[in-house]
Amino acid sequence: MLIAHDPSQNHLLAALPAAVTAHIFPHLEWVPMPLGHVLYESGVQMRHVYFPTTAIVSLLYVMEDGASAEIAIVGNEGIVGVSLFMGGETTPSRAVVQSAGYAYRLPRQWLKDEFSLAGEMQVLLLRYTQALLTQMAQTAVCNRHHTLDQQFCRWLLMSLDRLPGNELVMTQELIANMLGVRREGVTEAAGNVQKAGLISYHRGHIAVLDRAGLEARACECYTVVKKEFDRLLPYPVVPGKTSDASRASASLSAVHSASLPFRKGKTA
Amino acid sequence: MLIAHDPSQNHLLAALPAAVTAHIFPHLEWVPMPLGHVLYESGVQMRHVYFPTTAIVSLLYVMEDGASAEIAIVGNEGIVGVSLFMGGETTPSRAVVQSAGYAYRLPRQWLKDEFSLAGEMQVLLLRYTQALLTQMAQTAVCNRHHTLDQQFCRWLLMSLDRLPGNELVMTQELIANMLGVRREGVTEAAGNVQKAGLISYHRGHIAVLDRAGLEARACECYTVVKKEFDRLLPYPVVPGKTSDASRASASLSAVHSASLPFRKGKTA
DNA sequence: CTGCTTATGTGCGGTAACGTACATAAGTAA
DNA sequence: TTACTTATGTACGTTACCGCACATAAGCAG
Repeated sequence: MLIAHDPSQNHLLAALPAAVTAHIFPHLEWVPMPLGHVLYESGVQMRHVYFPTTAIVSLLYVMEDGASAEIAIVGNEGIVGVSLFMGGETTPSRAVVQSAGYAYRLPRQWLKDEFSLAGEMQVLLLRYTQALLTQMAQTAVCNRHHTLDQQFCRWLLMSLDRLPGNELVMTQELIANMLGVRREGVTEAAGNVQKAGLISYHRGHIAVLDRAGLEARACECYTVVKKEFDRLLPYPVVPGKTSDASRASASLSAVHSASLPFRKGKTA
Repeated sequence: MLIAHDPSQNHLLAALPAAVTAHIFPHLEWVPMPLGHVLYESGVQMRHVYFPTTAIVSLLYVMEDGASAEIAIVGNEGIVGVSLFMGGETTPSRAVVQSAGYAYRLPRQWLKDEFSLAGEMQVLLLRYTQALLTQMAQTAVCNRHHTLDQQFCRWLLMSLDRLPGNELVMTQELIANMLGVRREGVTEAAGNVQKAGLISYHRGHIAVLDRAGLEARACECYTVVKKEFDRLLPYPVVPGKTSDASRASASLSAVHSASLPFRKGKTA
């Protein structure tokens, strides 16, 4: 039954050595993640951490006036609930299922115990957390400087990377909530991208037709985060998946060395 | 000589138990941090981590076209160089001294060794990193939704919290670089805030006249991050410092429980 | 004081996204 | 088919910020 579920569909779980999986896997529970399901609420402690396999989870912050913005995306490359092992127990954000699917969940205490052994699990989780830091930082930058069109493309690519196929079930309304913009803005962006022949859009179903085109249209933020994830969490390339930039994961070191201390090149 | 430098001016160092300080303090080096000094560059590994005492450091991302945006601020409450113990060794951002002062620095390996003992040091550093996560997340949200006026106030307050007095040496040009906006935009925001009588501004010197007024004018982001820092890293209140919200650090749990899953209250 | 550099103030046209108000179309249930 | 809900498209005035081009003013060096 190769089509069945398997913890190693999650990259973090897959990267664990046998010694650790022996402790952990027996306590994993395979759970469905329906669209819109809230895994944790701002300031509320979770009972489990989640390792998504086919689901995608959005971490988002909801403001006092109800406006929201996505902070990060977590899919099969990661874990939902880093605050449990980081020591804070809670965070001021919310985790919502953005794309329905499945995840493995592990009771809080099992995770914390395994983490405190300071072994492979700790190393992996910390490296993932650093990747998450990068993603959040880049989201901040992107929100500051890039157009909705660019952000829309970035968001599509990030979601696509966490899904099996090249299709994505998502209404414009939901995308708008994630990006923290008007629904009409997403309509326009999606229209532009469709006109350019990069996607085909029909009532909540987006099919990506030209992945390279999307990457060209997205801002640098996508690539920066992607490379950093690949660098921090090298994962055996999945055969059937167009994993593009995954191979060039080695040295990113020189990427941004040329630029000046501050904002405008002209300043100097 | 109470005016001399002392590692415990940094809150993280101050919070370490005697057993740890015995290992660490002998290897701390007190260093000046001149304005504009770059502590690390995107993708380049640091030789030391820095514990600021009187200096303030900005973590910022510089884009391909030279535009920049601040991702987080680190002052005497924290440490510069979390990627060293998180396992990635580098990050795609840059650390620049935003306000001149001093810091203690510790060679990379000493930090890593102490971290790997999985003791108090590890706990503290991880909690600080979670606070940093929150700050980055909130920066992303703020960049998305709030006006320049609000962000300017938030930024002032965050800097002020990391400085001894109520004055701050900083040109509008530099603030603009941090916030990732035009210098003229900062001029306008600063003008507004000054007209409102909250600050007094003269050629690179900002004196805060009405702190409460600034907080009222800033967006919620400031308070959210501040409370989360206080929650994660409780610090004995420094006597001579107006530490406002510091006391109410206990339960933030209920802050954002009322709101709806997504962006607009009206949606439901 | 003079001249120079640096910091700040101001004005103006351009634009991306906003808020609002509808119009249409694609599914869904009767 | 019809009625209804949900998703998407379109239009229009408004706003915040941008890019640019200057005008002042404050401090510093001679």
